[in-house]
Amino acid sequence: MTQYKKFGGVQQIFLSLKTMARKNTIPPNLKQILEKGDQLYQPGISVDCVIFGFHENMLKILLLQVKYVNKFALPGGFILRDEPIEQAAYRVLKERTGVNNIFLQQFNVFGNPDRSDATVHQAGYMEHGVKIPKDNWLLQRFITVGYYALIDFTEVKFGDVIFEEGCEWIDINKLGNLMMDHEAIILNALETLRNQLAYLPIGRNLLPKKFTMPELQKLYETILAQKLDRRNFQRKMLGFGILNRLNETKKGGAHKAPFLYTFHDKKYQKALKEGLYGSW
Amino acid sequence: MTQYKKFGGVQQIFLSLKTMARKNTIPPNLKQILEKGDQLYQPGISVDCVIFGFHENMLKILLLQVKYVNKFALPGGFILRDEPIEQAAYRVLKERTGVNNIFLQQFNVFGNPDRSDATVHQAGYMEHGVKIPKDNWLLQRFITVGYYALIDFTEVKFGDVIFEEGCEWIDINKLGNLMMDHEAIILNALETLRNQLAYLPIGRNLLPKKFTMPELQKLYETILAQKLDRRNFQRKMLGFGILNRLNETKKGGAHKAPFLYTFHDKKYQKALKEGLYGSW
DNA sequence: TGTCCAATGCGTTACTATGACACAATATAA
DNA sequence: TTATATTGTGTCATAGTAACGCATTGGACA
Repeated sequence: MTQYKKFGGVQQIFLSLKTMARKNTIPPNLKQILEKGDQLYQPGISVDCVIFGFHENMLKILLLQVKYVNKFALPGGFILRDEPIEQAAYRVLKERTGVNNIFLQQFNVFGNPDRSDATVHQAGYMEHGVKIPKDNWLLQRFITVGYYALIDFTEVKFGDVIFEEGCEWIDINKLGNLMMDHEAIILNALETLRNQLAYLPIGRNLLPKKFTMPELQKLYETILAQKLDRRNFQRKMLGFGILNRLNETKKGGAHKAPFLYTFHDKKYQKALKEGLYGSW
Repeated sequence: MTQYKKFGGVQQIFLSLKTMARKNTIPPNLKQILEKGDQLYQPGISVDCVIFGFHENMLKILLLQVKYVNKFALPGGFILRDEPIEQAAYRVLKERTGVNNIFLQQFNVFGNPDRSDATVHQAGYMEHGVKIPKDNWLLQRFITVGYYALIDFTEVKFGDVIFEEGCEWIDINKLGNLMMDHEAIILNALETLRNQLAYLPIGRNLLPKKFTMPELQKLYETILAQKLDRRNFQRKMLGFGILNRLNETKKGGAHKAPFLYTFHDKKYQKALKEGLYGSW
């Protein structure tokens, strides 16, 4: 896999802003983006990632807190001139979560002319007393490619440098004030996730290696916002033939210890490609 | 709906080329695109439309013949600076088919750096003895948003001005040599269509207002590349409750006259939104 | 240590959807 | 008029699904 020079993206600007706010200087990074960004990046296009995680029976999304406008934003970034779009999305994911090999799926493009909000960038730069020139590339219309990612909550290390600023897991049911059209993007991602859940073995990417059947069921119930019958759920899941039951149980809960399961890697990969039904 | 100035797109270039080839002049249109295109259009982004039609039991795609490279291309175009992406796709469809209100669905973005092929444009302009400057916007990397459209074959009038050049219905099984990554785009569209077929009432858009059950079945069989049981198919389709059986039969066939059906508009719209199954 | 309890593992039943096939009806061609 | 291929309607066995019963078990509590 090609390694691309890390230069950042729109969120890196936010991060930098917060870092630099302490020092009260204009970060060279920011200046560079302003002046040379249009040479480095594919103009007018960005990627935004809706990163799903599952923790304490809640479906959560990784969001950035943009303090100077008091809003949340999706982690995203620009696309380098010679970089595949998906690669850019992976780069953003790596930057934000420290995790490689994330399940990533493009789901939609958002490109209405009124989605671009110049005031966001302008406000950010104004914090440093810099006014972005009117014809600067940052202020033009931007079209963004939406990716959703599924990630094992437990693998994300909050101690990472990347996380020192602004990144937060936000409950899908408690989304606050979001920048631009990011709420619509999230809802679209959620809808896509719900649809894919029916025929893709999604649990694998959102749960730890070992997990129990009740945990898997809670995940499904949370995504679908719907109660499912315990016994029918188990029968269906086992019927797919992609789970291994281990000779271990998860003790510590207040009641009968449930078995631990893992995904059967080979069959899981096959199911990913072919789907779980495939009738017709 | 806002009306956007018709200025054309990448395919309009091809059309123009053929028109002008006879006259042996550089069309002002071409010159304008070369010189002012980057002001009129969103740079580096285009739309491409995979337009499906159904005729004589064959699933066909509307393609443009690009003679000077002896290849076929998807109808596509650029996106005006203040134009929604979907609007641009509708504009292309209207230009090519003369039909409004087409079923249109975004399905993927294609953006690998190596998909852009500068030689295509270069060759086109060279036919007129014009060499595109190296830094011209036409030669940069392009990312394209793929839309697929479903259209009633019988509504497309081949007499239209738009059709006077290069547009052809090509059987999905007899695709010839295609430009750039257009074959991959088509295959991706076809795959999407197959998936959506299972839960969207797609027949409506590919068939005339009145149609017979065998016709609907042939459509499904063609898209799925698979034989279906006649009786089970009918039961399932009627079970969806989105069809009206008329008190007419279609005579003229050599055998028993089949009933004619129409889609039940209200229920069809509902099914479009909610899908045909919706379990889970 | 023993009892209680809530969650889990496994199973049953009724119902619906699906695949495979039989037979009668009919519009045209001969 | 007859032959024929196609259509309309129905049946049956099976698989999948929804709803629910019951025994088991790990930890809490007395």
